[in-house]
Amino acid sequence: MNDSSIQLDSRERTLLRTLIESYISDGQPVGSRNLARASGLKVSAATVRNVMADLEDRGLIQAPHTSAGRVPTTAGYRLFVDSLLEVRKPSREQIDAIESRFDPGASTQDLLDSASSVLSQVTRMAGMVRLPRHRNVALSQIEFLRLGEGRVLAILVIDGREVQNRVLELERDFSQDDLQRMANYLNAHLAGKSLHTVRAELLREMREVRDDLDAQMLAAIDLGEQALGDEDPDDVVVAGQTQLLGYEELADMERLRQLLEAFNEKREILGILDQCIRGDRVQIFIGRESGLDWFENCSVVTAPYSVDGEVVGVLGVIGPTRMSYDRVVPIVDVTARLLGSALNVRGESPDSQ
Amino acid sequence: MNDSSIQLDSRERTLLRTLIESYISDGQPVGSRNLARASGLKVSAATVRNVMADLEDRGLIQAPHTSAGRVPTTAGYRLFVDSLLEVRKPSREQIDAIESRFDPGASTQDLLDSASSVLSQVTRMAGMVRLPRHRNVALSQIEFLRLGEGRVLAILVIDGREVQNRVLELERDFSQDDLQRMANYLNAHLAGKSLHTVRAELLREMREVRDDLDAQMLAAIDLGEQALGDEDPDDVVVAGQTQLLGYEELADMERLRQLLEAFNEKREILGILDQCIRGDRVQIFIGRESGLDWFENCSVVTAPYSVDGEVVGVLGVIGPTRMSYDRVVPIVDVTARLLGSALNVRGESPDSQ
DNA sequence: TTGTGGCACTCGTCCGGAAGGAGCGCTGAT
DNA sequence: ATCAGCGCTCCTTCCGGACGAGTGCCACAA
Repeated sequence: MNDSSIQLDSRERTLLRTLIESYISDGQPVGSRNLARASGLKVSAATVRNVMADLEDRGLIQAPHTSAGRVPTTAGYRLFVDSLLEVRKPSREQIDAIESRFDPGASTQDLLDSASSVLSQVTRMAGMVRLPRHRNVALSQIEFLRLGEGRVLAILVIDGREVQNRVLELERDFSQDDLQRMANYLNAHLAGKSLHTVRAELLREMREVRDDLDAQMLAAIDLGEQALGDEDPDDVVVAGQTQLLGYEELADMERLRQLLEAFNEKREILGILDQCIRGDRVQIFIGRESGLDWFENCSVVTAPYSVDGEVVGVLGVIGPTRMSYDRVVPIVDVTARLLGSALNVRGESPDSQ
Repeated sequence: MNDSSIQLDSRERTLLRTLIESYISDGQPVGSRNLARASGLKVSAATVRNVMADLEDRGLIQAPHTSAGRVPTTAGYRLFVDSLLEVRKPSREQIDAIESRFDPGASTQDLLDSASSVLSQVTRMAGMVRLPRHRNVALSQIEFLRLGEGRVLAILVIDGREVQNRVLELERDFSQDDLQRMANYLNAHLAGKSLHTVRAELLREMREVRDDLDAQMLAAIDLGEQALGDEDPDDVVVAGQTQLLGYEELADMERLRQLLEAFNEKREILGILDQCIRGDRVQIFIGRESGLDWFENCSVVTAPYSVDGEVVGVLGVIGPTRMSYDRVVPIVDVTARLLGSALNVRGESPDSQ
C-alpha cells in the first residue's frame, strides 16, 4: 500500500505477522522474547528487539508505555489484513451449518434476518445486512383503494409475492370507480415489467402524450407515478449488538454507548455499509478509518452479495479491532455467497412457497 | 402492605424515608451520624442506630458489611414507594415541554415513538410504550387481492385511516372475481361495525346459517374470519436503552447484556408491561419482584393510558432501582395522560390529517 | 555489516502492613 | 426512652519493597 510497507523484508513481515497474531489471540502486548520464540525464526530476542524498533519507527506497532511489549497500530493492522493475512478456509461443517439457516421457502425479510443473526452467532460479534436494492423485480399488480377525501391507498404487488402499500395524499378527489379504472389501465399497460421500466415509461408517456390523452388517463399516469416514486427501502438489518458487551477492549461505557446508539439509529451503520458496496470482495475497515470517532477499537468486515450476477447489497460484522480476521473473513464471505444464492433460488421460482 | 410496615411509628418512617432519599441521591450507604443530621429529628446518632437496628430486623434495610452504613432492601423500597413517597408535581414548563412533543397531526405510530423517546430523554432512562389495544375501532373496508395459487392478500382499512394487510394461504383457489364478490358481501354486511362485533358476527353466522347459504357466501365468511383472526399487534415501542449504560450500579457486563437483550427480544418487556395494565394509576416494580433475575438493581415505573375513558395500553420507564421516584413517577403519569389525549383528539377527527 | 549476549534501567503489578475513618453494638447513666 | 462513650470491625488509601517482563544500548563475534 504505502511505501513504508514495501520496504518490509521477509523477516520483518514474519515478525509483524506473528506479533499481530499473538496479540489478537491473547490481547497482551508482546515482548521480544516471546515473539522470537513464537515466530519460529532462528534469531535471538535481541535481534527481534532491533526489528521491533524499526517497525515502531515506521508506525506499525507501538508500546503502550516504556518497557511494555508492543501492540499493533491501526497502520499495522492495515498492512496485516492487506498483505499478511492468511485466511482459514471455512470447514465443510461450518458452511453446511450456515446454509441450513437459510430456508429457501422463506421471505426476503426472513432471509435477511437469518443472515444477520447467523453472522452474529457464528462470529460472536454484531451482524448487519444491508437491504437489497430492488433490481429488475417485476410489478405484478397495482391497486388503489379510496380511504377518504383525497387520500388513496396504493397497493403494489411485486414479483407476485411481496406487497407494499403507501398512502397518497392527492389534490383532487377520485371515486372508487375512477380509481378502479385507472388501476385497470395501469395494470394493462405495465404489469410484468420491471419497476425501473415502469417508472421510465410513465414519465415518458406523461411528457409525450400529455395533450392527446383524456384527463382520466392522465390522472392515472400521475397516480402511478406517485405510487411508484422513491421506492428503495433505505434500511439495514442488525443483530447481536449485545455481543459487543463481552469484549473488554470496548469496556469504556461512553464509547460503548455511542456504539450501541449507532446501531439504534442505523444511519451511520448504513453509511459504512454503503461505502463498502463498491468492490466485489471482502473489505475490512479498521478503527477510525471510517472517520467516526466512536469507532476506536472497532473494525468492520463486509462482503457484497449478489443476485443474478448483480451486486444488490452488503453484509458484514462489526467487532473489536482485535478480532480473528482469519476466521471472520471467510465466514462473512461465505455468508454473503449463501445469502445471494438463497435469494436467487427464491427469485426464480416465485411459486415455490 | 404487610404487617411489619404497619408497626412503623412516625420516627421510624421519617428515618427510613430520609435514609432512602439520601441513598438515592448519592448512592452511598448511609450511617447513623449523617442520617440523624439529615432527618431533621432532634435525636442523637446513637438513638438513630437503635432505630436502624430495628429496621434491619424487619428486613427494610441492610448493611453491605459490618460497620458500613445501611442500604435499603427491596422490601424497604417497596414500603417507601407505597406509603412514604411524596411526589413532586411536575412544573408547568415540564408539562408543556412534554406536550409540545406530541404533534396532534401525527400518526399513531409517531405518537407512540414520541412518547417513548420523551420518557427516555426526560428521565434519562429507557422508555417503553405498549401498543394500544384496538378497542372499538370500526372496520371501514375490507378488500382481497389474488397473489397466486391459493394466496390471497387481505387489506383491512380501519377507522378510515389505518391500513393492515395480511397474506392468507388458502386450501382452494379463488378467482379475482370471486374475491371481489366476497369482499362486496362482507363490506355490505360489516362495514362500519367494530372489529369485535365483526368477528363475533362472522362466527355466529357461520354456526347458524351454515346450511342455508350458498357456497360462495360461506366461503366469504370463512375468508373474513381468517383475515380478521388474531388481530392485536403484540408489540412494544422502546427507546433510549443505551441510557442505562450510564448507571454504575448496572455496570456488570453480563447483567447489562441480558438487560439489553431483553429490549431487543421485547418479549419479556411485553410481559412486564402486560402485568401492569390492570390498575388505573402509576405502578412500580422493584428489583426481582417481577421474577426475572436479570432485573436485579432495576425498577420499572408504569402508567396506563386511556382513550375515551378506556385503558388501551401502558407506558413506562425502566432504570436502576436507585432512581428518583419522586421525579420519575409524575413524569410517567403526565406522559400517559398526554399520550392519551393526543390519541383521543386524533381519533375524534379522522380527517384532520 | 549483521547478529548476539549481556547489562542496566524502567515500568507495571502484586502483595503486606500501617494509618485513618466511618460506623456499629453494647452498656451504663440520666 | 434517650443518649454519650467505648471498644471493635471493616473498608479504603497509601506506601514501600519484591518481582518480572521488557527495553535500549554497547561491545563483540561471524
